[in-house]
Amino acid sequence: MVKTELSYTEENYLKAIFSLSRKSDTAVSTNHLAEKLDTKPSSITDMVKKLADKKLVDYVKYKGVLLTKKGKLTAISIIRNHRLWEVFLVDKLDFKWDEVHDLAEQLEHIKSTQLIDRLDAFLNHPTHDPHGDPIPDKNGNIELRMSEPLANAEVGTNSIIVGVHDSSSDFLKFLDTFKIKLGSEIKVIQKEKFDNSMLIEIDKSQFSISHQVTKNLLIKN
Amino acid sequence: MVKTELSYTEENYLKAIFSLSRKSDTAVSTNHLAEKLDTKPSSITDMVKKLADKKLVDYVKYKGVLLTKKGKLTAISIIRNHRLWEVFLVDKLDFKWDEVHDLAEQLEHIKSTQLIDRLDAFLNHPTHDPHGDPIPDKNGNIELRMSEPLANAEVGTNSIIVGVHDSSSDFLKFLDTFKIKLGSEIKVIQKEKFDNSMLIEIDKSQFSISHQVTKNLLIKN
DNA sequence: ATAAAAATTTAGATTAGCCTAAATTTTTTA
DNA sequence: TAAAAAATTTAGGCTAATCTAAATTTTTAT
Ligand SMILES: [Mn+2]
Ligand SMILES: [Mn+2]
Ligand SMILES: [Mn+2]
Ligand SMILES: [Mn+2]
Repeated sequence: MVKTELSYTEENYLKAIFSLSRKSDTAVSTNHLAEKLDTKPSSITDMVKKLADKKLVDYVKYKGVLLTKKGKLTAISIIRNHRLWEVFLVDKLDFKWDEVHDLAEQLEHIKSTQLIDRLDAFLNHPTHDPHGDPIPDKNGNIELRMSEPLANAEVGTNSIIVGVHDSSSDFLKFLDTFKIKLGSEIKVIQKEKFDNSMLIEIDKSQFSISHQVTKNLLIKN
Repeated sequence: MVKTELSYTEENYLKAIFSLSRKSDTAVSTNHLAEKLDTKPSSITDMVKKLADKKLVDYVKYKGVLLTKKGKLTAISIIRNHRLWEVFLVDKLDFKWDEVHDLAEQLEHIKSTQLIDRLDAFLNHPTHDPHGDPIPDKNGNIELRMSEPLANAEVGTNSIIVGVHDSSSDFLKFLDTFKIKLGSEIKVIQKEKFDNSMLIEIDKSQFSISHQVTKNLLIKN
């Protein structure tokens, strides 16, 4: 049995590969990863070789990288940690939803499955994090989200806000000022052809939001 | 303003220096630190020079090392983190008191004063950790413990168990099996000359404990 | 007060993770 | 389909934190 503990850096690489391969469903390119991880492509090449040695990724020179089953499970487990800690920070320590991501980036790397299981129980087995992202279960199963961007909704539709695509602090604070939050019922009153902005109604008040916003708000129903 | 963020390693060195200088109140020796941190003396020399450059310790070649005011405050703040996390793990996540130290070793390095302040509030500003050690306040003040080893107590004395000197898992589990816990009232019935063992009474039951144990149990009153 | 022993520091390597610059491969474009 | 452009890898270095072995200083014991 080889020592199996990963460094924070290795874990962050796995998460990045997971997230990028999710979107495109093809091998992840070196440049793409370099941008995501804010490093240089040559650094990516080095690390990806190391991860391949550890059987966490399949790597073909010049062709990109994909997670193995083992690598995928590891990535998902870190995402589980991340999202559970975010729930803890918001539900128990009263942080705002725009304040927790960076802290969770640190906390996700704490090594102890017992800790995470107990945290999960303490939080009453939450299914979604404060931004509406699904929390994987301890076996690595993730709900595949049935949500879609508000931008796709037709005029007249009534739906529930279930998540955000962009969880930058700026966007989240913007939503706060307009009292737009997860669980709110939202109705599309009108769509503007020329700029794709929408007139919407939430809690009986109507206002207009830009395409930028409607693309990043996820709804269900 | 220089970048001030310390590595986990640097933080652990500061904690170790703090802990060793506490006991002896003199400059801490290289060998002593090497033993405490489970590294080689030459590694200590290297790191101590770096900490001196950062004004965290005063270091005189061949003479040992002492924390500066800045280094001391940093060490105390990490100890505060450590002990608050231990309280969280025991009080909220139902860990046993012998299970939390290693996890707290990881959690103590999470960087965010806001997180610690909120954790402190969430836990209702605890004054002591699960092993009876005082939790420093956010300004770096630590209660100086008025406790003493049970070994010093006279026959006939009634006192309260307030802490442990040794918080190894083995010792803590031993105490559990004898239902010896913080807050228990303990009476010294008899002291044996030849091996310094004690006959004591807790919760109306009497039993004998070795000198090894009485040295590591801290009492007050 | 020396010599021997112990403690400490210095010198020179190693590993992880990163970088720049140069070389190589793949993709695009004309 | 052959340049040209873009992407990727390789080569060679750097820093943090560690190590071993050798040199130096301090302490202890004769
Ligand atoms: Mn997040
Ligand atoms: Mn991370
Ligand atoms: Mn502890
Ligand atoms: Mn630590």
